[in-house]
Amino acid sequence: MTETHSQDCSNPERSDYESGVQLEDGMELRVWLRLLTCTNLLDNEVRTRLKHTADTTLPRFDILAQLERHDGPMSMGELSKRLMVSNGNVTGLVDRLAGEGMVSRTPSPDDRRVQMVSLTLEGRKSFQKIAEDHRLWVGDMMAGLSAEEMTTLYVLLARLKESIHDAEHKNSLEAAE
Amino acid sequence: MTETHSQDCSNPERSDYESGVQLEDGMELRVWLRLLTCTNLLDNEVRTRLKHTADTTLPRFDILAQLERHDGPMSMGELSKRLMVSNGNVTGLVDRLAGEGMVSRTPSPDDRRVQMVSLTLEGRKSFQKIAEDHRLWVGDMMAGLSAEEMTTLYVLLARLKESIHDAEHKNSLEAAE
DNA sequence: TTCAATTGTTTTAAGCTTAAAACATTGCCA
DNA sequence: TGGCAATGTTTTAAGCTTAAAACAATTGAA
Repeated sequence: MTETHSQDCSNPERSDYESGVQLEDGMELRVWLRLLTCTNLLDNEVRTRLKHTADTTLPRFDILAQLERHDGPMSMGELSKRLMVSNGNVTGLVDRLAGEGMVSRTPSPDDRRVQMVSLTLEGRKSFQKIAEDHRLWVGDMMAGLSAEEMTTLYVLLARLKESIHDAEHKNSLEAAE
Repeated sequence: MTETHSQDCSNPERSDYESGVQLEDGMELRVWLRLLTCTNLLDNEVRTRLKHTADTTLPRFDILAQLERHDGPMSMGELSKRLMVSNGNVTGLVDRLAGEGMVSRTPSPDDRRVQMVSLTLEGRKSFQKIAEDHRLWVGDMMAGLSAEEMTTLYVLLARLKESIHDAEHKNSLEAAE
């Protein structure tokens, strides 16, 4: 599923799953591995830049993005639903962001079980700066494709998404028998 | 970067990064989010099935794949290079696989620093069964695309990969100034 | 009203991952 | 030969992630 590229770990030159492709591998596997390679290249690059330019991580950035988007404070559970990660995960991330002064936690006045999270002023400023950079990075990395190619890719990925959903659905029907 | 889909965590129905797309988001960001969505859908599905059908994980499967592909024992360092993960990571994974009886570790006769890892008979049998399943799963999930669509997607992803590499290269030149 | 089910959050245990430090060995060269 | 740099591996500390257990508070029905 991979192959030699001989780099040490301080060099973020990894994630090419394609180099291990075998002759007998079918087209589906090849497309899958190439998809994985592209996603990992982009993802690693974004994470690395996030770390170097803003000393933060993608999950933390995602929380800030969610809070910025939402008007006013959000509960832990709502954050967890929107980010589609577990509750416990959000607890830890918000702990760290609060430690950094990016968000603040206050108990809800309505329901003593719920914790409301909101962006601090610093958190908002920090997010806006990072979001702008993020947009530029992604733009840069896709600069090699024409508008038409981007559109075609966008459409094909929609088809793929559909196909995966269908397969999942078919699979759960089988499992139910 | 995400949006409500309201599911609890026992239900692996997550990873649609697209639902948080904003009107002002550019095409690049949209393509990136859709790419991420597709990859996560597939990746999560594979991991879930791996867990349910074989009680194992993707990183462990990758180690077995590497060993199967390579003829004869492999050193820890070689595994780490081929899988493009850190040395320490491989140490832990091999520990667990050895505990499960899938691989065995022996000190190299040539160099007392190096540990040679090889598939046990059980490891080989187990891998072959899982690899077959894996191929079927991926085939299933891509079944909705025609051969032509698959080819176009394959080509466009190659262009994207190229574009990302170019951007990385340009970036390191800038950093060097 | 009481208490049992539900809901919101945190904690815990386990695994993956990295970078950096620590160790062990090898190899080379002065 | 002695010692130092390079190489191979493991350990450690930190963070992300999940599922499941534990807690806390609310709600609704008998």
